[in-house]
Parts: sequence; structure tokens; C-alpha cells
Amino acid sequence: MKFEKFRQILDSHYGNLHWWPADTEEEVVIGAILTQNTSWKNVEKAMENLKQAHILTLNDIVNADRERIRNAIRPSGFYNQKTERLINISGKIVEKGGLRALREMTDRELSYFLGSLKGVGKETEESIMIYALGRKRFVVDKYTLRIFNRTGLIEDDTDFPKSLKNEIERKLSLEELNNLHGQIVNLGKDFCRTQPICKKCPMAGECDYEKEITLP
DNA sequence: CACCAGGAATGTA
DNA sequence: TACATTCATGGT
Repeated sequence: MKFEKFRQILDSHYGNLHWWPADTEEEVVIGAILTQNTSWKNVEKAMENLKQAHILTLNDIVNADRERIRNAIRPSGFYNQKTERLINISGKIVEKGGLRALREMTDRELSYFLGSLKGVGKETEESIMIYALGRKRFVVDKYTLRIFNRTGLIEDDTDFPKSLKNEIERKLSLEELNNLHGQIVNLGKDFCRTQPICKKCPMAGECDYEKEITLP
């Protein structure tokens, strides 16, 4: 199907979502780490625990006792790794001058800085770029690969063509990019899991989910 | 009980 | 470059 039609279906089904679900930009950074290979439901529990422990900024994380962070984020899984990543990443950002300082960087400088942080891979980097710092990025996650592949927008479900990514980032506005990724994640959660739930999916008819199912 | 969730780092060939 | 392994809780 055509990309424009794809967007149109998402718009009519999900509207404007005002992503990312967080109260502050710093919570976006924290949530981006916690949600790595983890359901958002579990991240919400971890975020709630952090708030109850009065740990809700990057500075709080730097100053907080390790054990309290570990305890708070336990429900989000991988808590040993994620605790170290949170502390390390928060420290690096704080010593740079906080998100306020990152906003002064060019896209290129920002990408280089974030990419150098342990625990920040491609997706996390771009999520922070757009949802915490307002840069024009199209976040490619597992859902994006799966849905673009199943709807025939890309051929390979393990690699998203850079040319297409650049084109999307060039053509869409910041607001549209913000919304598009949120819509894709919601579509993924609602209908397009590994085991697809295709009933009432707005992409039904445009989606070849069967081509991906591999039988032994 | 098996499988998966809004990944990333590390090691191997 | 292309895979495999590890990290770990909670829902279905």
C-alpha cells in the first residue's frame, strides 16, 4: 500500500495522540531506558515507584541511593542493567548541563553524544531526540519494522531503509512525526503483536501478516 | 508451562 | 555484516 494511505488510516483511527506518555522531558529519558524490551505496563509501575521515592529527575537519579533505584524499577525487568544505565546516562547528561544544554546542540552533535552513552542504542537515541528534545526523527522500533513489512511498505522486517527514513523525516512535520510513531505503537499493541490480533484492525485488507509466520 | 514485551551490548565467524 | 546470547519481571 501507499505510505500516504497508511498514514490516513492511522489518523482516522487514532487521531492525535500527543506522544510520548510522560509528564516531563526528563521522564521521557527515564522511560525510554526502562521500556527497552519491556511492556509499557511494567514501565508504568516502575515510574510510579520512582515517583513515590521522589526520584523523578535526572539529578535525582544521580543523587539517589542505588538500592532504592533498583528496588523501584524492579517491575520493568533487567533492573540491574537498567539501574546502571540510568545512573550513568543521567550523570553524563547532568554534567553536560542537563537537557537545557542538549537543546543547544545541533542534531549531529546530539546524535553523537547520545550514541556514545552505554545503554542508548538507535531506538532510544531517536526517542530521546524527538520526544525529549523536539528534533525531527522517525523512531523505528520493532512494531515499525513489523507493520511496515506486513503492509508491504518495506521488504525486510529486520532492516529499515535509511533512504525511506530520511524521506519521512524530511516530508513530515515535527508534530506529524511525533504522532506517527505513537500511532504505530498503538496499532502494534492493539492488533499487530507477534501473534497478530487482526479482528477489527484498521489495516485489515492492506496487511499480509501471514507471509511472516514461519512454520517449522 | 511457554512465550513475549515500545532494546542494547558483547562475542563469534 | 549477520547471528547468537545475556539481561529478568509480569501478563496471556
